[in-house]
Amino acid sequence: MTHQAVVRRVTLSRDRVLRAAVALADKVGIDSLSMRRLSQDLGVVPMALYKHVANKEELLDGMVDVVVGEIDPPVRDTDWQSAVRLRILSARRALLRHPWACAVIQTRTTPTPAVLEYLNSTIGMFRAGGFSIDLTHHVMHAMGSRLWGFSQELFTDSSGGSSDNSADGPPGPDPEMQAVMLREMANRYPYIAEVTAAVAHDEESIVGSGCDDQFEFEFAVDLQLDGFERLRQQGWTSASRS
Amino acid sequence: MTHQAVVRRVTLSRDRVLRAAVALADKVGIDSLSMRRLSQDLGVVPMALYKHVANKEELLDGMVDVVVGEIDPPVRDTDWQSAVRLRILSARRALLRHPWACAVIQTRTTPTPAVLEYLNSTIGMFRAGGFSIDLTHHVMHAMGSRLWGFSQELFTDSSGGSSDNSADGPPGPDPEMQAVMLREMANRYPYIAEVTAAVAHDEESIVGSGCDDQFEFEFAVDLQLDGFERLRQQGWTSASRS
DNA sequence: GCGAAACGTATACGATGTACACCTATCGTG
DNA sequence: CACGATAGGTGTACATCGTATACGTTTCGC
Repeated sequence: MTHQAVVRRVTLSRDRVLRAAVALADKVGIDSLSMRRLSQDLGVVPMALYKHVANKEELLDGMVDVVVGEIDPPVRDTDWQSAVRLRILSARRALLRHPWACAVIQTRTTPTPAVLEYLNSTIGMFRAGGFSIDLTHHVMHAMGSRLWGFSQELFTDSSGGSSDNSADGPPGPDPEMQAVMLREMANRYPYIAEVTAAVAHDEESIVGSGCDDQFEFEFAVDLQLDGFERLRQQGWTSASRS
Repeated sequence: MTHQAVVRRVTLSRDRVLRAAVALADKVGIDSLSMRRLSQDLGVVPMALYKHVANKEELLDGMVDVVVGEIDPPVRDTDWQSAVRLRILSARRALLRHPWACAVIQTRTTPTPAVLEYLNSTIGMFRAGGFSIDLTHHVMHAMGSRLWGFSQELFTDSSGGSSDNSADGPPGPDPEMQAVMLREMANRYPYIAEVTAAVAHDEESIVGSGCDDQFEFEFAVDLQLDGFERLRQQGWTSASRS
């Protein structure tokens, strides 16, 4: 039945399309991921993709599913706090492997089954840890994007903005000028300057990224988990609104 | 000097463009905001806009600035906790007025001066409240998107996904079928079902939005603020990493 | 009153998502 | 074994988008 096997091109499949899309986004960034470019990567005409995904939205949904699929399943036989912690850190690792995924997840409107599965099992970890349904509900909300392995970093970029955008194009930004702007910025935003100065020991970036992202993330997660544990021990209930 | 005043069309300005863009996005949604559509709203040819904003990115930056400008300045003469709380709730109100703003903020790469101003004064509130620079730094990270008045809601939409997307188009989704799917979903995602059941007392939505968003938001903010206060009182330092 | 800037216009290009019609290989069934 | 259905790939075409470039036209300081 494979008498044409040598000549026959490998056929597409939803799975192959999705994996290729993830790989391509990893390589060239999410903004450069177009249906056309993807089809080209697969050696196929653009419209061929539409036999496997309804449209680009569904493609993105599928890509998220691939990433979510990389998150480790819950570990068993531990306290809820370590279990949740491990899970979230695993989610974070998955998202660090696919830097575009945060942005894409944030644009999704309808959760896919894989996402529901992830949420469901995460909720289950709180429930198994003795959280009431009520508290679990609010706790899930409170975790927010941390559940996805990121915390909506405020900046990823360095190079703070000058007040007016006088044209400094491709030519390297005059270093002396830059020093002046930095000083001016320190005047205008003294508190920011204070923090960044404290952070920039052996770093050169102006703002952000001069700190250990992983540490920041774990700091936030642990602080929240501690808060949750305190509420649980107190038998907190949403009826007791302050 | 205004002898032609009656005939002369109102001239554009960066400010008018920005405000029109905000209004348009409020009305038709951010996805339908194109340079062409905006120019049409302003009774002008598309390219006219480019005399006031360099490109669409800068337009979006400007729109964020407008929204940020609506956030109340810090209140004085209170404890840091209420002050920060009020500020963040004010930010939240601004973002609820412009539902597109969360999404846009998350896509910005470079902070504008207005944004820096906002961050700076918020940092200042922690500093004035007795937080060390070090702790302030981590606390800002931990607040994450909450600083912006939102917590990355997991769903805004109802209508959970079925496993396979059999074609149900515009015609109303068969109510009996829907009930079956709901039951099936409760099987597959028991924990989600549990939480949503507890929440859906007098609501009909399948998942999410059956709860008081404002309450959830304040719950998360207050929990974090309490955690911060505890760290502050303990004289926490990032040197003491667990 | 004149030259220069600031502002609006006209036209055009390349890229994108995707509707629609068409071809073709594969396979279950008579 | 033939054949028609069906799944999968192709080709063409269109609307829409952001924006480069070149051109008019108002406005204002000197």
